[in-house]
Amino acid sequence: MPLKIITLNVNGIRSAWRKGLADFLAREQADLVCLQETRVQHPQLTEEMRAPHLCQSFFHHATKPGYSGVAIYTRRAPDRVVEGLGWPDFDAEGRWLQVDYGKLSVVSLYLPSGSSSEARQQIKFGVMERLTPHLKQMLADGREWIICGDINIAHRNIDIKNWRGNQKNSGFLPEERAWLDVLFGDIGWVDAFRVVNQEAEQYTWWSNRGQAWARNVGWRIDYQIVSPGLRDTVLGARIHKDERFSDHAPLIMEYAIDLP
Amino acid sequence: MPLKIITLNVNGIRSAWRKGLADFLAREQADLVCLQETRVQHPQLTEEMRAPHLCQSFFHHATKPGYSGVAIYTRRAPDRVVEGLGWPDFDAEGRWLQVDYGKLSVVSLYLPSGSSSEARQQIKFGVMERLTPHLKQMLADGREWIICGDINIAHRNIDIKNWRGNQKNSGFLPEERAWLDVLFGDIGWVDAFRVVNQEAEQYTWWSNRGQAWARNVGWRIDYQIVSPGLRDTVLGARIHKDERFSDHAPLIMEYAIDLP
DNA sequence: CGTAGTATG
DNA sequence: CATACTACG
Repeated sequence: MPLKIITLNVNGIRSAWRKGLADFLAREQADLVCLQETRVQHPQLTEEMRAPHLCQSFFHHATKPGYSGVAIYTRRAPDRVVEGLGWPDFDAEGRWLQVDYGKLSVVSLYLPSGSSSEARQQIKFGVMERLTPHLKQMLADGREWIICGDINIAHRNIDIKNWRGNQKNSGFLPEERAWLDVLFGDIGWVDAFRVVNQEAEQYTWWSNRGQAWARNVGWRIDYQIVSPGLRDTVLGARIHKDERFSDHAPLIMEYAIDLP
Repeated sequence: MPLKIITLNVNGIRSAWRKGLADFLAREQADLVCLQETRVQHPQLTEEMRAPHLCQSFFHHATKPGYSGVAIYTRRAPDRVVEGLGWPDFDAEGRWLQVDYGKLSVVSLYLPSGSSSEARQQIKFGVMERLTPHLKQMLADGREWIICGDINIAHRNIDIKNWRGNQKNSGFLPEERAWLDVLFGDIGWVDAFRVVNQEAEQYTWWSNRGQAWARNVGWRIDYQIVSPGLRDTVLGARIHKDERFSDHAPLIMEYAIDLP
């Protein structure tokens, strides 16, 4: 049985729920579902959001109501759950949630967006900078990792519709792309989607403005990033565009991994 | 040709426009249309809102964006337009707009609601108190008046569905009803609607909560209040419930009056 | 409940 | 442009 993992930025779990996310999850029967931008706090969750078709859910919300937040649905109870990275500013925005199964860890990560202001772009750069040594260390710890999430960076020209026109826009800045170059290069993390799919126009996000979705003017900014030891376990990847639950599309991947 | 005047609390003119108010106004061809709670400021008005089927429009908006505000559409250009009563606090909320035609004045008035807090109820009482001598003076000035507006008070038991249960609620408080008793009694103003209609269940407002509209659980809180000299000019009154432009219904009245 | 403003993406 | 919070009614 392959291990099936879905990642999706829901842009408000309550909104996504209204658009049929529950049915989609029930249909897909994934082992793990990593959500970003849940924009909800515990008391606002319905019973079904707390425990849909899956056995268990974990939510890590931001201090600010209606802002950011990540979650993980699991069919198998994990050995351990980690909320945040121990960085007060980052953790107050609810951007990291980790579940451990034996020596495998699965993370739901929501990297800050830099598009709303220069100040937020600097915060994004700051998180990237702090993540680099952390991501190096993670690979040295002898664990296997699957980091799911909205990274808010398209890596290469192939990962965005208008690469030329977006080189000065947050999410496709040279510094941001270089950071992914290092992550997927020297440091050794693996962009799992690209292990099995090298096609163009494999987008996971479309702006709400204009006709971006209709015209498929998109960006691939949602990833499943795995430790090198898992490279050969990647069985398949699929972006679910039949329904729209948010401005992002679910990225569904399967791995030849048995949970311990 | 009778003089046709419509008054309506639009609860956001932009919202009412989306619901077809423009078509309704074009169909009715009223001489004057008095709107309350326009919740808009000048730059946000579309060209059509500034000059629909009628020749001219006048808007008096609140200082606070998206809050309160009154307007008048006219087919005939008035001799004079008066914004506010010269009371800084009241005028900053955009609640009084007056157009003069010879010795006739038509007013669009939006009395404060007291339902949101005790503080707002006190402000409502304060406006009522200051209006009393002013309304007396107006009748002594030798002009004729038609005051159109959302008074936010149901006068008698006949003017509200659940009079028993609402005696402690803002809009049907004994002090508020007594104020209208005095206005329509000793002072001598005329509730023009009641000149031609004595029926029950003639409501102009229904709460958005629950099934108030469906169950006709309403209040008559929108009035055309005329000076005694116009009592005998009232030809007819009609509440337009075929369409819904807001939580209020348009009150359409006709008078045997020729504009000078 | 519903309209609007504001912050954020 | 879309989600959510808040103010106000």
